[in-house]
Amino acid sequence: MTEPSRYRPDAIEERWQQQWDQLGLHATPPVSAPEADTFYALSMFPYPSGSLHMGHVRNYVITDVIARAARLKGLQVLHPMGWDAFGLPAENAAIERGVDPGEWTDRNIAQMREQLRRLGLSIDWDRELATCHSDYYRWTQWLFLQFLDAGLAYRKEATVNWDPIDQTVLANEQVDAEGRSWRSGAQVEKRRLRQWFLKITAYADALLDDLPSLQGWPERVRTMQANWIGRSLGAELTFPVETGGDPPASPEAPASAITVFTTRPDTIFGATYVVLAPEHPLVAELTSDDCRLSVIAFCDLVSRQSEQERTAEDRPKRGVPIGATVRNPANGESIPVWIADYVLAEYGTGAVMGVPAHDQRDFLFARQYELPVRQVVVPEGADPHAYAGQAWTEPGVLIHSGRFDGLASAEAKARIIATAEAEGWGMGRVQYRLRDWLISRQRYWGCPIPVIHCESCGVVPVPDAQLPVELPRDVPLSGKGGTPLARLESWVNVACPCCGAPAQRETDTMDTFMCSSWYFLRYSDPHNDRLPFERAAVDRWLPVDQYVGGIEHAILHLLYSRFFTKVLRDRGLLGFSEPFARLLTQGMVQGVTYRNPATGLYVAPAEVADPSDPRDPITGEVLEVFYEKMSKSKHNGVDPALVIDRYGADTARMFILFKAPPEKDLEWDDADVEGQYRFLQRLWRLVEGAHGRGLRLVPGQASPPDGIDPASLSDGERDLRRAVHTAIAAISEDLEGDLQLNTAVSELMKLSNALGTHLETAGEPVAREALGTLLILLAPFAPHLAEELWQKLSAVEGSAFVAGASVHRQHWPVADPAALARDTIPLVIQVKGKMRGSLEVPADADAATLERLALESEVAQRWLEGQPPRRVIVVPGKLVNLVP
RNA sequence: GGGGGCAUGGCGAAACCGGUAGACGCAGCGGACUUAAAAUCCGCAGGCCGCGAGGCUGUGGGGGUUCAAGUCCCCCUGCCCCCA
Repeated sequence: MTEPSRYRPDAIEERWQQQWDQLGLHATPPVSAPEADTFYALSMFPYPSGSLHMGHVRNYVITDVIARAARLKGLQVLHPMGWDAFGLPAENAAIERGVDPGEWTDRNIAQMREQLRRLGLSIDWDRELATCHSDYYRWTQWLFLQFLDAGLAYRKEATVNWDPIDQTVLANEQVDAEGRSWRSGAQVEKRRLRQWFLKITAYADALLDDLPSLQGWPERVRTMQANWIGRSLGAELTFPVETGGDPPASPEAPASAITVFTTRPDTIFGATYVVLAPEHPLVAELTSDDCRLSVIAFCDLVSRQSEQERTAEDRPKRGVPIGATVRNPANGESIPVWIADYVLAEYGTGAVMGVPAHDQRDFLFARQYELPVRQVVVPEGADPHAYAGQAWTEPGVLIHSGRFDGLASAEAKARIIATAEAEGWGMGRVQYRLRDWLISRQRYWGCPIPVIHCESCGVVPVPDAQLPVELPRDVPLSGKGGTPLARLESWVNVACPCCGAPAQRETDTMDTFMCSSWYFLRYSDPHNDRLPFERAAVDRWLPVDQYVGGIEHAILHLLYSRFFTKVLRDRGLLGFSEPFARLLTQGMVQGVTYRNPATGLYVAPAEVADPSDPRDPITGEVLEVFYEKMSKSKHNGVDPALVIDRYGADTARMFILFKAPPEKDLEWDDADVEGQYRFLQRLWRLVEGAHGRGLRLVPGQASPPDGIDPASLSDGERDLRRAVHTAIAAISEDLEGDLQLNTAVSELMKLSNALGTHLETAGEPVAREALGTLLILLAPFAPHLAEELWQKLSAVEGSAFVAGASVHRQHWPVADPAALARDTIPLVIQVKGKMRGSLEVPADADAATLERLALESEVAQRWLEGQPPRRVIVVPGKLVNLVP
């Protein structure tokens, strides 16, 4: 007798990883099948920081289960991985430690690739890409030139967000509500700079209108995008200038009319002043001599404020009059022109009409400067004379509005716009909150923008043949003083591709979100050196069938990628409108966190002696305990490598999948990991036992019940088969529907429990079906253990391991309804809706029989006390409810 | 302020279309094995009352619809997210 072997993940996981690699088990199949039979499973690619964290693990394990299950179901699967490899950390490492950003990044990639491999992910590493390698960014540049050619990339001077820490500009999406940088957290400043933009606003309608078609996306992500795009219908209204300027605006200078944008044209009769943004070009022209000094001082003050400070509703509004008046085109009234901090040059027309009675900010402004407040909209049915003491910003009924009196706001809007259009003082206009996407970055470690500035030819695209514009190496980096590339004269100075005259390269690099806006397309054809991708390849694999990643990209990356897809569709480069058919936004991985409430300091779990009574190791004070996203500063991180060392990748995978549904936050708990490890050990022993009794699987015959005669099965065997087919049905549904991977794992546990009870007494055909099915169902979740146990039971002595013998090349089983059937079922007996007992009844009994059986039951006798029930509700197969 | 989401045992969670609330697991308790412990195996387990059979109660709080509500409707409270 030999000792029974123990489950030792360290002894099996690496071995299988190597075998799978050698057999090319995860290679993307050459596309020969009909499109319906392909499946593209994609995780959001990581930034190669050098260390894998649990959030990554969760992301990639979820995608891997989906990819592996798809293969078992016979689909041709693309499951790639790559690196979002440009960005500031590499450049900062270079500045701080003098290392080359490229080398630093490549080293990190190598490290993280190794960490990823240990998870047993079924990734086709042949398609790996890194956005910082020139064979990739060459095509990022090529695509930029497509945008340029389409008129969708342009350069303009604009007030932009400047991050003083990272020393670069940022796009609007990359600045949060507090006016802080998404990356550095610094308060951004406003600067006027000449920058490159992509005209995403040209696709605002398309991006909005296609949202409802994304039925496989979480509702809230679609809502967030819709809000971000922020389409509103309003009007541009023209207020002719009457007086102002020096010399005063006169018939000889008819340029002077102020066009405002408003979403409330129905309130135009309540406009008692007009406000320009301090940056508005007409300010200089219209300011009178008396006002000039105060206007200049005010503009200077405003230029130092953030957008947040300027527009927050709860901050005081400030402004000054500029000494001009305009005529309200609706009622001919003469009203003053002001400039104020709360009006932004970039939004609308940079000018608004002040309607204090119906806009909160106008109201605050008017009260501060004693400007008149005139009510022109009242709530329906309200007393028009009741003055609320604040702005009424809801729709209502018009008053004091001439011939529009009595109209409801919605109707009045349309009529006033029509009148303005007829009389030539305005027009309806759709306005978006979405701004054009600022893509210039004044940093080194990014994709160079492939244009050349020539004095005579202007902006000249770098010709295709000269791509890529390689990022020069050995550039001195300081993090200060603007674009590092600008100081590299040998690189900057080139001949103009058009006229040959001396010219200069563009020295800004691209926002890294440019690189990540099309990587999912490149995976379809990653080695193409003629094009970013062949249309046939991209149309075959995309849209991505299942995309998995964090909610933090709900707007940024997902919006940009949708934009790219639509532009490339319009350029004929691909044939679909949306890149991601289904999206799963996974929850955070949280670690147990200890904090001393007195000091506010975080304490590492390792320093807490007794977790049931957590105390500060130094002061002895009682600590707060809670779960929060893992991070270094909170000392609550768990290193995936250590978990794999101790328990193996399969345990880590199973734990992460089981502990919470994929979209929900997951609380890391060592005791639960331990429990998961025990489950895998039980499976090991289960198979050991069966193996010891001589049970063997015949590959390809595990699921169809060869040799099983349903009529001659014992009760135990029938119970076991029912458990097997219940698990098949439940897990298949969990994988196809809402991806409830946590309940899929619990179904595996139930099946394993049933095997524990019945396997030893079951006959060989049933035992073989049960065990074989369990291992195939397990394969996507715990791929190494499933393979090891499968081979133990099916491998032929002395023959080499071939792909077809792998558990991962078997067929996903199909539930047999006959195996699920049962002779009797428990019938619940309710009295007045409350459960009072149950009764074993024939499964095929009809409603009348069920009613009779229920009424005859002891429970009914006791509760009805001889009275016939007033009403009987029968739910066949479930219950009978007796209502006395 | 506007929009959206969530709230279920000691804990993580489950519950199809309104039909036995708490599957599965963690922690806990009892037992077997052991000199002992670990591991393993078997069992118990929402709360309250009862020796027991059993009863009452229970899905954040209040109300409603229904034979029947965790699930549908209205109001309230708390937490989270997005936009201001």
